[in-house]
Amino acid sequence: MAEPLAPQYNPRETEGTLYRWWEEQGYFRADPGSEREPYTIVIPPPNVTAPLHMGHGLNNSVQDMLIRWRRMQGREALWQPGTDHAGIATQNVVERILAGEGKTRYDLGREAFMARVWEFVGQTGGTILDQLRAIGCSCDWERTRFTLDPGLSRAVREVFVRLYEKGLIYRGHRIIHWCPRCLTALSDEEAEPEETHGRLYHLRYPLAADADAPGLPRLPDGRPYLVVATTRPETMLGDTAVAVHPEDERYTGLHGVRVDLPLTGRTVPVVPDAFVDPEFGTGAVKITPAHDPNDFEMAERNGIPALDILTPEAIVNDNAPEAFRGLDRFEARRQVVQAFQELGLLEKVEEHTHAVPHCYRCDTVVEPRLSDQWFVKMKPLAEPALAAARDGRVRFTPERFTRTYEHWLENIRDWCISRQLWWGHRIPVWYCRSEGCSETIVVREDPAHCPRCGSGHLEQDPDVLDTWFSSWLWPFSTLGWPDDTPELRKFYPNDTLVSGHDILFFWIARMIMAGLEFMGDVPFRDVYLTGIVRDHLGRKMSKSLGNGIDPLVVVDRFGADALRYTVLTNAGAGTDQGLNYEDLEEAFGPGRNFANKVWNAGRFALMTLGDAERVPLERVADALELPDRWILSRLSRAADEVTQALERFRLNEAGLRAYEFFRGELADWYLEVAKPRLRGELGDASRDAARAVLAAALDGAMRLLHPVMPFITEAVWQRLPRAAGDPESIMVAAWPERVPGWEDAAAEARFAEVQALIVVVRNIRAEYGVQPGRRVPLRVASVSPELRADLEASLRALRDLARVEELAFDGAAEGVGASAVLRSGAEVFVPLAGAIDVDRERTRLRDEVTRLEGLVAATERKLDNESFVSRAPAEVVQKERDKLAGYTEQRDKLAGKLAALGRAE
RNA sequence: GGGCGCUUAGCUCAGCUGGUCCAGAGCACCUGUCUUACACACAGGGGGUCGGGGGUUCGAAUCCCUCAGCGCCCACCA
Repeated sequence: MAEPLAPQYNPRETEGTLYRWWEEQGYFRADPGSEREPYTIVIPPPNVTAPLHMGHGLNNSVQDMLIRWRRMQGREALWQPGTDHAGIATQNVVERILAGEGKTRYDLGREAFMARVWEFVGQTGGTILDQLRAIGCSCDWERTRFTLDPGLSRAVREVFVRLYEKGLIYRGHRIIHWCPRCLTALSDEEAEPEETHGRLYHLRYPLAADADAPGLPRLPDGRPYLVVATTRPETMLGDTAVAVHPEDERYTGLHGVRVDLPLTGRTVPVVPDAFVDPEFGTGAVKITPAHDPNDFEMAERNGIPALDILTPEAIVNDNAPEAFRGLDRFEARRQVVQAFQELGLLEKVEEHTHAVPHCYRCDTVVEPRLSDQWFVKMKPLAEPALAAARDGRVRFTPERFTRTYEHWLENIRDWCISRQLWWGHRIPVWYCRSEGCSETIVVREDPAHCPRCGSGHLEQDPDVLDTWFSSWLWPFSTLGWPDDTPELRKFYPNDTLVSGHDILFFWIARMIMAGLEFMGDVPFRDVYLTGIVRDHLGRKMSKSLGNGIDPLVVVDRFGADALRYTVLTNAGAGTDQGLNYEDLEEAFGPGRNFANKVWNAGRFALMTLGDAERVPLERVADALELPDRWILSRLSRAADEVTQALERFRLNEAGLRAYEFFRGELADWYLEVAKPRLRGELGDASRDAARAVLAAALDGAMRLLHPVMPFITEAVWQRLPRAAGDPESIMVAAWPERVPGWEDAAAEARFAEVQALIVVVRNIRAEYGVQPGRRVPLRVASVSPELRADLEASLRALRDLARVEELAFDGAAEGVGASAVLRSGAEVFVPLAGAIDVDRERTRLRDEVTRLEGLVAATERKLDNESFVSRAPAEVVQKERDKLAGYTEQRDKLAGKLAALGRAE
């Protein structure tokens, strides 16, 4: 068994085979028939065409940390994997490939295009899942789902029909966000506002010839005019009215009056509408119902027609004057402004920054467009979702996102779900095209005949559904809904959802609504929101900036454990983290180094424990020494604290606490102190006790670290000697728990004094520049009998770790040397005669005395403060008195030493 | 225009419910050391008026107000 191990850990040799072995053993599989309490996470399904990026690296590391922890706790842990067809995104990718071949999707036609996308998805669709394996994700891969799977498609259809039957899905004619490049409608959430520096154009609209208004300014030809302001002057070609506030005294006489719409030869009426803000601009607003949502509403209210002047590609169409037809919207803007200028109708142009919506997939400026689309009525769905957050059935971490969530739900607007795309779930709606029948058919099974007129002349709605319309069902559609499956019964509701906060509205809020509506319960109890992974300059990582980090490169160079350690210990919930893409060593070196440290601790254990069967702690109970009791006590506390941190979703704390136990306590202290005993230099009984404790402590440390660094911990754990009947893998070993019987506050305090003494001696040695190899004598005074016994028992450790030569308890601080006082009051003196520079020491002592005098003065001042003494709790005041006494004593002692140093010469 | 968050060592960040984890960690830096698990290491060290100002309190990095800078979310002001 004990093959020789290299002094350096090579993750590449370990990770792949270990992962395959885990999978073969079926450790990731979740059994719905199990009696164990379930724990479920569904993966935020990555886009099929997306390559793994650092955001996935963080997000999925978090999920794996949680799922592994719960699995070790004995829960029936299901991590449900899968991918999303990602409608627009995927279609765009394939269209781009086609463009490279000089073709468009229309050249292929719908069917051939779809075949092409499926082919593409078939090639790339599973890649990201393989990449997740590389970072160690323990998903139940046999349950992998895709949003376009037949089962999930059935769920989509069922939901559509149910909502339609309930009156919550309807077809509406209104302004939606339209991407002129993707040629589809978008939901409000998919139009991302971006601060843009633009201009506010003030245009003059002369009154029609037969109208007059004394209060208005006039053109040189004498005609009075109104001024309207707009950021999109080209839309004036589609104006059908000008609106003013009904009570705006400047315009009360103008209600119903017509104005000439320049460039068009049309006249449009002035209408009163309370929406208009009289304070803004001139108080007169141009109304373009077909190209602005507010204008549309005002037009509806006032019975004003809409005139659409743009094609789907946002090119000026034939409804506009001939001069502008065929122009792109931005070119049209330029020319309209120029025309106004030439006519003397351009009042002024102001710089203006405002939020312009952009397509979240291709960044094209979105155009508001009037069209027929399918919508989901959201208010009825939002109410229960709001209640679920308010009464704590769903909890957000960090908590502050609860408010963001609530705010969105309180102001929710209907969801535009139809997309003019080909890639996605076809809308399950048919229209009867037979003469005189206009039936709309919404059914679960494809209809052959119109139920009203019996005609077979049916036409399915050409559009597909928003990709999020399948994602919002993910927590139950993946478990077999709408069928009643064992999986659903066992694993719904899920427990934890881990996601970036950027899709709180797109996905998380909608899942909660869908879960409550269709399952009658929330989809998950906890929502853990990660931060965003940025670069060291605080910029979001993106392909276009070239500042991304490829997680696979990191895995290759540093190992998956290093990647996970870095992202998991680096950021708390909701906290962004910055990683330097130019210096991967800086970012991931520490993680790799730590993995190597773990590896070497394992090597050490292997060398000292050998092939011997594990000695159970019970058998050495009577032979335990102070360091043994100390490390076991610390292990119990670490287990408790790590568990608590995990339960509170303080994942970085959990990881760091496990790290601290392993490195700061086990490796730095226990291992070093136990070495002579492990070598058998202090007898067999002592050796056996140390062996048993080392095995137990290392075992515990590996388990506590496993959720963060599954590979290296498993590799080491498997090599530890084990008792008959122990499991093969740390994966199925129990999560460490508190062992109250191990906890021993007295032992902790006592060992802490030994540690303190060692540190003090090391300090003195370093400070005085004592030769590393040179041993020094040590005198200790004012010790309790217990401490004296502990120190005597720790002689070996003092020798090895602090290079102490002999230990005396006389405490006589004579001659050249350095002294210190431990917390317990023990006085330490290290004679340094002959080993140091006396002048330097004298200077140092003088500085120290000065420093202490300062402290004494400060403390005295504090104690002179009447209000402090009378108002602060007695123990606090007492503590200050003790401190003062300590400082004074110490100062006097050092002053004495300074004098002694003088005499010694 | 609302709402939220951040500002702690040169860098990246921890510091939960105000008083022994209160000034911390990692990296970087400095000084030693190849001490037979690990130089991807060990030991030691320097460095911060906890963004500025004010307040509450016996006591604040920690609570309140305010100012400044940065960032995010939401919003129909053309």
